[in-house]
Amino acid sequence: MIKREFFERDAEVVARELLGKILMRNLNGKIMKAKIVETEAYYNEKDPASRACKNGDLKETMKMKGGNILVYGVHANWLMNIVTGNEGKAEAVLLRALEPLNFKAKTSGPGLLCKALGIDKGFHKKEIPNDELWLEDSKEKFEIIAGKRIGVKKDLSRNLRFYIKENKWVSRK
DNA sequence: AGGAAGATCTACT
DNA sequence: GTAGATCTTCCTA
Repeated sequence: MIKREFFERDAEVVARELLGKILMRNLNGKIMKAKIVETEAYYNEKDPASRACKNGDLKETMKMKGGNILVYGVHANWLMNIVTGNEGKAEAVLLRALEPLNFKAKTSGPGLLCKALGIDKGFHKKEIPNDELWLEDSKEKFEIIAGKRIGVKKDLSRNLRFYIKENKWVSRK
């Protein structure tokens, strides 16, 4: 089981290391397992993307200590993030795509994976790990590709999207 | 109270 | 490839 302290580091580092990890979800007594195959890093300071850099609850949540779950609602979808860095840092990592291991569902997109795992606003501001959601380590080796973030209107000139090479569940090539 | 924007998805061509 | 639906949150009056 991955401890909360795992997330108390730079968002980009956490985003890279999250790839290949196994996301565990206890949904009504059934354990769902899914491998993380795509992530994006978000920085509040100087990050023009999204309303997370504006005032409000999202900004406050991103400033919390690493390991808190942040659920962002947009376009009729819930997107799941995990806050990274120490308290006051305002960073987070978005989970963009998973590979289902012991169930069948579409998880090749940030909105889809939340729907598949039953993630909604109820997880907002919860710590990970918790009773219903946690992460397990993996020894698998693979190649990581870095690229520009998807769907963002004003992106930074940095590669903050990471995904596993040649994985069919990645949301976009 | 109302409006607009937004890190999306689906369906159709 | 593009258009349209969809809904939460934040901003303004």
